[in-house]
Amino acid sequence: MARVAGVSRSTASYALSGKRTISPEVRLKVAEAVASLGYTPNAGARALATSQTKVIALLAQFLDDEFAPAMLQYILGVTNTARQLGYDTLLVSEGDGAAALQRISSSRMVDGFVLLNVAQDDERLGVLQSASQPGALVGLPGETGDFDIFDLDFVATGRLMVERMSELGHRELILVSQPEHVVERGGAYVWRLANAASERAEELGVTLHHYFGSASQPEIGRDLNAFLDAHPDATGLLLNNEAAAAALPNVLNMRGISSPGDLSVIGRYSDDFARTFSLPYSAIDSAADELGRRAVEHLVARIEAAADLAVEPLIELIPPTIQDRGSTAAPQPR
Amino acid sequence: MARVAGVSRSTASYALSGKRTISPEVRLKVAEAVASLGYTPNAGARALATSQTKVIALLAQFLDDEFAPAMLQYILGVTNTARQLGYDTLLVSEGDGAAALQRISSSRMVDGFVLLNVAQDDERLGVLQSASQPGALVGLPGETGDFDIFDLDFVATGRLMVERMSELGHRELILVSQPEHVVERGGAYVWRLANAASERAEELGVTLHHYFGSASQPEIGRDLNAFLDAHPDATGLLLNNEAAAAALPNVLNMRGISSPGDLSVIGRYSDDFARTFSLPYSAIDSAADELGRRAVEHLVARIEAAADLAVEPLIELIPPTIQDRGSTAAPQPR
DNA sequence: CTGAAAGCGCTTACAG
DNA sequence: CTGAAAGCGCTTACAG
Repeated sequence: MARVAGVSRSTASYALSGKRTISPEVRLKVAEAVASLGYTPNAGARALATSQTKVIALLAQFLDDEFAPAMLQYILGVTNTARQLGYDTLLVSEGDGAAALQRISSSRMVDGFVLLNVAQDDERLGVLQSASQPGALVGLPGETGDFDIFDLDFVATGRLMVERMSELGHRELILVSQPEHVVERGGAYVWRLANAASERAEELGVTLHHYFGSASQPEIGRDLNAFLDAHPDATGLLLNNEAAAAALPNVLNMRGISSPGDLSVIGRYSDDFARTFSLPYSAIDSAADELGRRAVEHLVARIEAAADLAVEPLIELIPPTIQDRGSTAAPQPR
Repeated sequence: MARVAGVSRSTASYALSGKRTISPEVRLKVAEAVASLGYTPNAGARALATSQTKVIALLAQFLDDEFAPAMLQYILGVTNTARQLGYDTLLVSEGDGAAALQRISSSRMVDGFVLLNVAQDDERLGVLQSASQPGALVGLPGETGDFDIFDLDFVATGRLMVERMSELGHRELILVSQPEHVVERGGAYVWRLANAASERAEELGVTLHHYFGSASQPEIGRDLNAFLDAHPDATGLLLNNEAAAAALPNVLNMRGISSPGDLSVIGRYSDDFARTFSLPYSAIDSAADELGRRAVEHLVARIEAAADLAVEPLIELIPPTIQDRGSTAAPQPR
């Protein structure tokens, strides 16, 4: 390219980067050469020379009972934001996330990592700690270390669900969580929400029955019926379980009851999920795309920060907000 | 690393690649040094020296009315297969796919491309044609050129749906396709299926009513009711529209009819989709993960093929198979 | 069986 | 304002 433009390789490089002043004529000649050749710098060579790849890795974990569309929201939040900031995204879906992180880090394929679905005791964190590239976590682990962490505030979410029901006059609630094995494999958010809800209920003098529900149909439909049968006086239903939310319309239909007349409902799932299933329930948005976006923004800031001004570790728990779809009301007098 | 092992850089490199015979002692020393340092070759340097990145790009298109879970199936099929073959995957979700393809190709970030959701007249194909890396298409375009193409055989799918119904004795069918604007933006598979179904119906003396349905709830529910109202004598329903399949259980419920007793149903959607929505209808699997897998396998074969033995362009249309879920039967005498 | 050297295509101090 | 040169970390003919 430099030859075509009739200048030296260094001048051409500077003309492209703008890192030193270039005479108008040279600038024009370089621009013409670039245009005529369709020239783009070789990414590998640039990476080698600058130690910057302009790529980030997205470490996704595809768990069998995870709800796929939610995953896609995260992925899109990450790739789109990364691209806006000048980065491409390497999508890593290997089962062994720790090994993949090690491999990609030490081969210096990327400038940073976004870890999705971080568990209570996530084996990837040890590897990330000793990696030479920074990382941002989506999901709050037990040990926060010096990591940048982004998650929905599940404690505030549990409290908010109960408070909203209590304000409306409900005194007996049912909370349906994800299956217990989600907790076992490190999904601590399930407990964080459930514990916060229980505590807040106690403070407010509200009875709260907590259950783990199945993660798929038709089991979760049977579960919901069983829970409702067990507590005929409960007037409010809280759902921290996407399959339960998807199954509920049919269950209510079958039982011949309606929301919010007979039962007030608050869920916790993404707006996108609600749209896909046409769910008519008020819900706290899980904010997947926003979490993905914030994680990338902060990761890139850290990547590009001058080494001398250290960026403080950041834990950002997004406050819950209820998207009102009209599924809550005061309990009906019986 | 070579210094730690006490050998030359070239010997170390050969010891790792195995491209020439190495004495056992040296091999051991190198292995030890690699292990102790956690050494992995620098990807950028290797790419520069070999002109191979061991990365493929996945060009996804996220269309607003596309069903997200299907997308994820493709993505997983691609990333998992690529990894098995020794490649990482760059996920590209930019709106302007042609520009992204141009940028990534000319910067030589990847060894090849997988294009998802290829449309009838896809603007990315011109760029791919003149790219220096090979590509594999998922989705059959109008001009096949010299590309490697993978898709479900939608012509055979349309014929099979009609044949199955005809064999059972149905004489009047309704086909609900994706919305018309899907066709307009290049989703030719909609027409390929519909035309093949119509032709086959004519051959077999079966009446087929073809409609475009909405892509989301609750509109598609209203659409289905309207179609069923318009043709009270139709005994079979063919669905090439995922939203319609998801909405159908409720629609049938409301109308007080059941499948296959009152209405035989055959859909076209992925097994994963069926599981997510607990759909009880027999359907032709759209085989997203298999298409992703086949595309990557062939792409890698082409990447790694010696330049002298040219690989023939391949168009692979996967034959449809009906996953029987018991939603078809002989029509009831009225 | 092993080593010294060239080269991949960039960027960036170093000179002028 | 511009050019000649070194160097990023590998791989691979070329010698021995």
